Amino acid sequence: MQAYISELNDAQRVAVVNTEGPILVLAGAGSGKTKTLTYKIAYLISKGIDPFNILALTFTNKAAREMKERVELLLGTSNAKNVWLGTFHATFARILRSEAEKLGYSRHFTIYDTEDSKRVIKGIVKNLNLDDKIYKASTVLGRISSAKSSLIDADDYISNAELIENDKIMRRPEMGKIFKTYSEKCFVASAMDFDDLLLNMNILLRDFPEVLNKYQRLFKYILVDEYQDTNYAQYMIVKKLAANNENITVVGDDAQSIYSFRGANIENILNLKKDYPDIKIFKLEQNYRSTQNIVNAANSVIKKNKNQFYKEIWTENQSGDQIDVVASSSDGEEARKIASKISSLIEEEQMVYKNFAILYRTNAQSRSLEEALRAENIPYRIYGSISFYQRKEIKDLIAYFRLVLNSNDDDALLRVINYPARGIGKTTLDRLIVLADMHKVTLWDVITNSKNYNLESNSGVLKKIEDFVLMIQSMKVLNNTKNAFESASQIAKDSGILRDLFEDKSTEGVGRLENLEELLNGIREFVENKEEDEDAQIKTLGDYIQNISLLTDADTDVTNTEVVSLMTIHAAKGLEFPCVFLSGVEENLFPSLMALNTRSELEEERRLFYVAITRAMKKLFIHYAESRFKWGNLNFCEPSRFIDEIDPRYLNFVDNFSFSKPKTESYIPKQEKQEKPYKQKGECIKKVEKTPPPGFKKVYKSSSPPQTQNEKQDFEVGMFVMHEKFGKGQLISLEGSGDSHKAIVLFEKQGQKQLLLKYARLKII
DNA sequence: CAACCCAAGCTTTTT
DNA sequence: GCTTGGGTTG
Repeated sequence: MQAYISELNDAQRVAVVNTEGPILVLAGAGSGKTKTLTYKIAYLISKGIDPFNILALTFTNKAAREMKERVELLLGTSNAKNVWLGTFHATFARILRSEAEKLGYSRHFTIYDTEDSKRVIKGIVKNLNLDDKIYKASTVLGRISSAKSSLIDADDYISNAELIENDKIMRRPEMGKIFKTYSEKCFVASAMDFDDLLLNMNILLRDFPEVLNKYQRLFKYILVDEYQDTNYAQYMIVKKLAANNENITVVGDDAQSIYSFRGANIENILNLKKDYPDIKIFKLEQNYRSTQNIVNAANSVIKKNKNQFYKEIWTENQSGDQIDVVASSSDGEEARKIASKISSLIEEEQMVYKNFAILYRTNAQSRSLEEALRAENIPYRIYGSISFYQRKEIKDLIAYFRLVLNSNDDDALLRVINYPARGIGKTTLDRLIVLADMHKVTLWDVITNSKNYNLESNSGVLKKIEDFVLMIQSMKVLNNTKNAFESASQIAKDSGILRDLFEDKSTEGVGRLENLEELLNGIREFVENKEEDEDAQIKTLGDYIQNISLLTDADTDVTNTEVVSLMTIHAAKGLEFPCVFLSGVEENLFPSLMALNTRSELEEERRLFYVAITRAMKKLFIHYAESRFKWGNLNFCEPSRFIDEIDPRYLNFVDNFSFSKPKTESYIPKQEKQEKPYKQKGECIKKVEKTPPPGFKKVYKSSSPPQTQNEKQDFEVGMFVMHEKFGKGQLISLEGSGDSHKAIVLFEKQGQKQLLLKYARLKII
């Protein structure tokens, strides 16, 4: 043990060996935050603390898994397994399952993910005859979610004059009613959404003192990672659990707080001082990850934020290369530049694919990057976006599992009652929903007692419903005796999903079938692994399903695969890569257009930028493009203010345009070149004033004549032209002028197309 | 009731 | 650009 304690620096070591009492570790990016936490867990165990008495909470599954692995590595496997180490949601789901009856839920309660919740809300809005444009599912869920994150349940909500008033002002007077109905529906269905896991955990600890007492005694030592990302509900749970022993270590970095949009509250760090007046605070300021250039650049950016704790991150690493700031004319070109840079770095500097990450602000940006990587034959993997478990076919099969385990799960029932198609259509479903609503029961209640509820449908439909009920019931019987894999494959077969997908011979259909097979394989593995465990008893479908909603892509991935990583910056938090590309560092994209309203929103974007920079160990490339497709339309962009905020000492502006010399230069007066795009795209006008360093401005303006400005070329009817996508064609006619200057072209392969010259990039041949 | 077609909306970030 | 959902047709 002592041997690895010596691997820690002074600040880290003090934080580790101070096991008793409250401790706050303010840890800068790359300062060994996770290392400190994992060593502390290992240290506690080596001192004889029972792993069962240690609770370690993380924010993501990825972090939880990584910590578990590292603790195991330090101690040798067996001991670490029993530490209560997991995400907030997964850990509390586990506790809630064992205490479920106290709150009136089934032990097999379903966990709704965001999509499930939205479906339920949509149904409610429709049922209440409300306008789904005003009551958009995402808006409503957002409102409900932030209420619950502040421990305001539906009843609190409807009796809170201020909230109701606010909804009236926002022209959403029925919000409270939807909230209430949603809560009732979830409860009757024995389902909890993500926020319920935290809310109900709070209720459990609030209303059942003996339960609170039990867990207070159990968790003698509590450790929390990424504390700056906790919301009020999470903060309260931790506070209650720690109240007795006060052996709590929280690690966080206010500069990396990027989830306030989800209710995360930096104030929780401040509150700690109030809750534990004698809390010990340690700062980890030495960065072990990045070069001096990168660390200094990051410091120079974060300094612009007003709201922060003072920290000065420094490093003993070498100064390293400057950060390249690279301009491109379009998103496509940007992607190609990144791809070819990766290829050349691999060739020239003996780097490997997994050294690279491409980070972006929004998932939608991955498309052009993917295309370029494929063209360059670079293997890559996209993290996040649609996780495996969120694909339709997977969710369909899982909905059958859910229904078998918890037949009150209306959402699951609606999802599968007519998939695959079995002749139970919309009319019938509407009737069922009305009946269930009227009697305040679940759909399952209605279809299993259709006579009692006077379900009036023709006998054919009734027979079909009966068949469906019989099928589910036989699946339930099956599930009582078989293991998860046997049940799952039987359900996949009996439900008809396998047949349905098998008959779909399209590429997507085959892919879907493969996904299902992958899911079944995963379940088989789950069963087989569980059998090796000491508690070789159950391994049922119920065991498998219980946390499925909490899983994301990160959990299915294979570590250390030889590929380039693509992900959002949010998803990259906590990770590091030798070489990082930031894509789309443009105004209105990063910072996001949605985050320009208040100072605090902008500061959060800046912290996000800080997180992005500090992911890089050796090399960092900041890319921006002058035009980018958004919703299928070309938009003009300008470099992000964040680039200006980096001390230019650490930057190297790259002017490496690969496209042809600006032959249009002589045609277009400078003035027009600049103004044109901004005037017609209302989006860019909003821009806040800023003054880029002189050299900078020059680089990106003079070097990149927008390719798209080809209306000044002398097109004539009859000419042969070349189009990037459609190939060769002949100009049939020209009409309009200026922005609406259109050409009709007959392409050799694609036939006749109408194109806006402004965007079409036609070349005369 | 199912299959097909078209329009609308979407893109901030995640457990 | 793509997906989703609604509407229409068979």
